[in-house]
Amino acid sequence: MLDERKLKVLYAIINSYIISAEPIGSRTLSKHYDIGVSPATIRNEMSDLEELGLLNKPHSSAGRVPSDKAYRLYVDSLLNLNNISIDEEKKQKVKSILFSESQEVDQLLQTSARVLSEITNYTALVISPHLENSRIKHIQLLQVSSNQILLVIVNNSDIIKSTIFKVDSPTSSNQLNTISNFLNEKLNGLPLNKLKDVLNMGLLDELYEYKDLLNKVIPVLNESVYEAEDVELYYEGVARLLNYPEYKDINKAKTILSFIEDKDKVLEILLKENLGNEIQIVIGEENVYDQLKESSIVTATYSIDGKTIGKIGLLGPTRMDYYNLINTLRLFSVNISEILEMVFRK
Amino acid sequence: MLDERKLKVLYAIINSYIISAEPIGSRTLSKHYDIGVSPATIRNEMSDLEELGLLNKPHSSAGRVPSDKAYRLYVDSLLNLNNISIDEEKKQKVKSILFSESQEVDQLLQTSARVLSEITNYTALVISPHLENSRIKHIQLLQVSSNQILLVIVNNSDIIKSTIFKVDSPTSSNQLNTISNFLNEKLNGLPLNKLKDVLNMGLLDELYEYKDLLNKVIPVLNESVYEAEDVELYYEGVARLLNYPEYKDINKAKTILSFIEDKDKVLEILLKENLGNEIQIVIGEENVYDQLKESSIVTATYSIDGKTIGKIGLLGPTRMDYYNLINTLRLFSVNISEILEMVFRK
DNA sequence: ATTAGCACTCGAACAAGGGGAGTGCTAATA
DNA sequence: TATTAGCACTCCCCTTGTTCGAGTGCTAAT
Repeated sequence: MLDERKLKVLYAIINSYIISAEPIGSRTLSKHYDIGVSPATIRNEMSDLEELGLLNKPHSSAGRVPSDKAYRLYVDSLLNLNNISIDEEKKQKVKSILFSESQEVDQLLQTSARVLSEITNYTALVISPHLENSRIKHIQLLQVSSNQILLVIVNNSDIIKSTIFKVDSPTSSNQLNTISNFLNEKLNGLPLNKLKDVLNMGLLDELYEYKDLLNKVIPVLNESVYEAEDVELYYEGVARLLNYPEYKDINKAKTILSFIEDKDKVLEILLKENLGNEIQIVIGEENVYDQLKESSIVTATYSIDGKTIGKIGLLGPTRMDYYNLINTLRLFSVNISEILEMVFRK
Repeated sequence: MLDERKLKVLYAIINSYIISAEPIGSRTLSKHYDIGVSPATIRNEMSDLEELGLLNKPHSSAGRVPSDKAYRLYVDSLLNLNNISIDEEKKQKVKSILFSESQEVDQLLQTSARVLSEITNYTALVISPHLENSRIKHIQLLQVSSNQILLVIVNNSDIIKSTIFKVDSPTSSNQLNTISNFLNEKLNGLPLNKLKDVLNMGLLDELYEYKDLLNKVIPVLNESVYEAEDVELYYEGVARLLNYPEYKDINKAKTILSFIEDKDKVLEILLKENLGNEIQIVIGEENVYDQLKESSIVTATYSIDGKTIGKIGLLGPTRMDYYNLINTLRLFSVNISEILEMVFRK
């Protein structure tokens, strides 16, 4: 269907357009790209490519512009190239930057977003780990003052949730320990998403002498489930989009920026399954949301123990620099995963 | 210096310009505002006001536009009006919204920013409490697993900091309690900002049998100081700025949006002392940073026990709707303070 | 199959001109 | 003496017309 020369022409147009954002004509093409045939021949090829839906004309006497379908063809071939050879030197460079600014998980992700955006010049999107299968590892109640108790819950990723709550009557530390032990016995190893069921099924009845206190603890436990499921979104470099002529129209800029500010929608996109692909690319019209029909999103996963727990991504115009992007995202994906495993699983 | 009629003309121009963003001429002014004199007279007054530096002309045959100095005059008179009569009904309405979505402090602030921006149509900026004078209230070490220990620090605002760290040799819970008690004894009531000094002054020596463990604990304590001082910045409604003609030029939009993304600079502005004023307004050229010379920032404080601990603010073009803004910010200031006191000081 | 040649198309960029909202000045008015 | 009507003038904005050039598609020659 597409012979080598057609591909050559198509890729030349794509590469040119990614750089310049200008429609490109047959003459310019033959001058700057080594196609080996005359402009007239290129024109014929272009005409064929247009018929195939791979090129568009802004108007009848303008040059050609790649269609979303063309980008799809292009990125699929890039992804199939399987050039997973990560530049060790670059990798260490990025790693040391991320490492040096990351005392905590959220800082690591924030920094990643910032650096990713700086390097690529696109808007970076990062979500925090969602630990669907995290399990309760330790529960402890502590006396803080005469009528205040601290509840600490640790899960198997060592993410800690703690809350203080008031009690009406003072409780001895022995009592607290008894309850703590009881809770640990009952709940240790329990997946967080099962916690609600267990709580609903009359865990209370067994330790009815501490009923009042347990009644205080249970809402807090419930809440902690909720928060563990709560995924954070970090984004950086939103203003960078305004560098691209695609968003020079203020209404287009407003559309895309408003969309990015809608965290729920962005999260929805980033939480969608990657279907086993390390890198996922959604181009222009392929996007579900209308506001993104003229933009692309490239995402990569990061993981702990080989299990995907979060994503990083870049948002920009459909003519994104996919080639470099894919490599950069791979770099960050690997680095984030490694740092997470190394540092935060103590 | 400024007789009543001049003020009338000036305020009419300001009000008109705040709504329309268009220069206003003498004829339109006399038609739509009840000045009571002819356009010719208004022209004379305008000419005087221009000489006083209160009005500007975009070009010789255009209407007049208020200067920064005029806005300053205007907002100062607004602030002196002292119409601190807060609409109880509105207040409760906002309060119930904020309340319903705020399980945690950071959520409260995030929601506040969002709602504030929605109501006003400007970009909202909010910083988290900076608890300079927060004191250590409780410290506890806990066994999590055979070689992992959890350190919990509670301050007098009940903000909890907890970290897990590894130890080489298992430690008994008795030992941990001994150290916990020791640390509590030494550090209880200590202001966080004094902690570093105390740590540097050989706290170690007294309990040398646990030296190894203490050496692990101290960096964590140190870090906790750092984090307690770490102020978070939340912003919402950045894209809303693009609605204003002031930012319809893509370069101006880029300038202001890039600035907002620079959290350090924004924090610096928000952390500046309010000098006893509940509401602080910085107009156009009054701003330190060049990127803000065509914008204004209005901030209000929020507090616990009458002590200012954070700020909320709004950013927009110099012709902001100061009158409504001041009242809305007061509303949020009071509500945030009340919710903080009510809910989070358990 | 490829290419040179050519007529044609369309947008971008620039210039010219009319319309309109505004100004400042002067002289008349209360 | 303060106010106002009248008027000439200014300058931006918008529309219209024109040119210029990069690009196309078609046809005929190689």
